[in-house]
Amino acid sequence: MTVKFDVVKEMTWRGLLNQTTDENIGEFLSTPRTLYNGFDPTADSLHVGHLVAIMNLRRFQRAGHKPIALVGGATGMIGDPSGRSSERNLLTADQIQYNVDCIKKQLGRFINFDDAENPAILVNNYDWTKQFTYIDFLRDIGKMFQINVMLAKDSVKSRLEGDGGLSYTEFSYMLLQSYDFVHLYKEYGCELQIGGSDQWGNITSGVDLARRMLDGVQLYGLTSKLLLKSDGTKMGKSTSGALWLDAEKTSPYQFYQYWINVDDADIENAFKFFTDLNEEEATALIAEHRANLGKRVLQKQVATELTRLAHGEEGIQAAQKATDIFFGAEISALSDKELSSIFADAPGCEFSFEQLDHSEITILDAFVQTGLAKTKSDARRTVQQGGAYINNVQATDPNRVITSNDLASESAIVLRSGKKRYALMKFVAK
RNA sequence: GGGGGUUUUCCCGAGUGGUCAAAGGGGGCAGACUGUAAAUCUGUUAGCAUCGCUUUCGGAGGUUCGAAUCCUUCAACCCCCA
Repeated sequence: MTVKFDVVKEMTWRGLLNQTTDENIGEFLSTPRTLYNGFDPTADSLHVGHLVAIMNLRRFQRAGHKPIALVGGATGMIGDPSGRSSERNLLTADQIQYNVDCIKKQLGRFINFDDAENPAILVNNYDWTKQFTYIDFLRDIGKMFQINVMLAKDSVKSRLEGDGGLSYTEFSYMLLQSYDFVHLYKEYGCELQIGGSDQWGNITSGVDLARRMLDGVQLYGLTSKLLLKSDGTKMGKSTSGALWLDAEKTSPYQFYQYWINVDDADIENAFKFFTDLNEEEATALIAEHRANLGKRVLQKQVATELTRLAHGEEGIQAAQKATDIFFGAEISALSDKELSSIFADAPGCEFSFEQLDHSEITILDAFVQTGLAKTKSDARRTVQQGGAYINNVQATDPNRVITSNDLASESAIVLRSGKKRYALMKFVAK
């Protein structure tokens, strides 16, 4: 059995490789192996911050390795101190179970759990952790850990030096994660754990535990770079917060737009981190992109590939249709459903059909009531300066009256001020 | 306790009796340009029933045909002398 491509080489040219426990890990990975990456269910959806790890698992699977996605039903109840400056708030068991279920569904879009030849595996560490009693755990696992070694880990050290402190609970997190690795080795022959660079301490800790508990068994660890922007902040935060993979929290359109708008300085990394193209194709595309930054070749590529992965063919089409409309395509003959999804963020205001039928709404009133203009004078100025649009069709007459002919869908009209301030007029029977 | 100063439209800041809805800058909005970027340029920026009317210049009152501008008084802040 051989692998389809060299994952280490692949990750290297993509700039993803951070640290490995063994410099010959490439050799180790020249035959199919089983590996895992953990996800803690701190929310009911994964977000872009998880994407590096997800895409890495995906990459390993494509190469022919067997990925295990571990959802931390147990560790999530404790809270990983790695990469955090303050103690986590504990979630309730119910909340975590719900989160675990949601995350499972999302992972399935990126990693194939149903592949006939090499399906990925999904496990929940709560399943094997719950049976431990406290005494058992201390005797069997705790005994293997030296406090001085644990204290030397960066994740612990930085917390001890900071103001936030570290509870015994979070301090113990490392033991649980280490045991996960041992368990997965015994259960599935999993020999490699991958993760973000902040997971290095937890991963090596697992490697050490396996050596002690399992009579010298050699496991491997590999961490990837975190995706940072040129200003040092994490990628994947929009002004309205995290960029979620759940379409309910972040619409496919918003998701797509986020990638379209990534700075030139950051897009090449994102492109290498998040796309499946091979090195040759990628290099060609990067060259094409650099030759004409204005075309935003890479932004489009990343946006399209990722949106398709996260939201499917339907999602990408909805996102692109919404994009056309947001950037000026005339709006007509849409459904209420489509409109409300495209303009989910736009302010709305209700009017009655009666007002519409009686031609009682002027464009000025409409702009004021939907909040696009502060006052009628403000609205008048906007109209006179050519910045007012009804369904993306410019309206220049301040005395324009809104009629039922303007309906863009069953019961809505889209108003726009300037380039992209939108508002929805929704009509209801009163 | 005595003397002097400041308070202007979203912000800063001009304005000392009519030509002031009030210069200029910032910010906002819109237009052009553009890569859904940045920069730049243009217009606009109290309200309304918009070629006109109404409300604005710390509060209240007064002088005047007419006040942001003068007087009285109150308030807030600042400075100097004790």
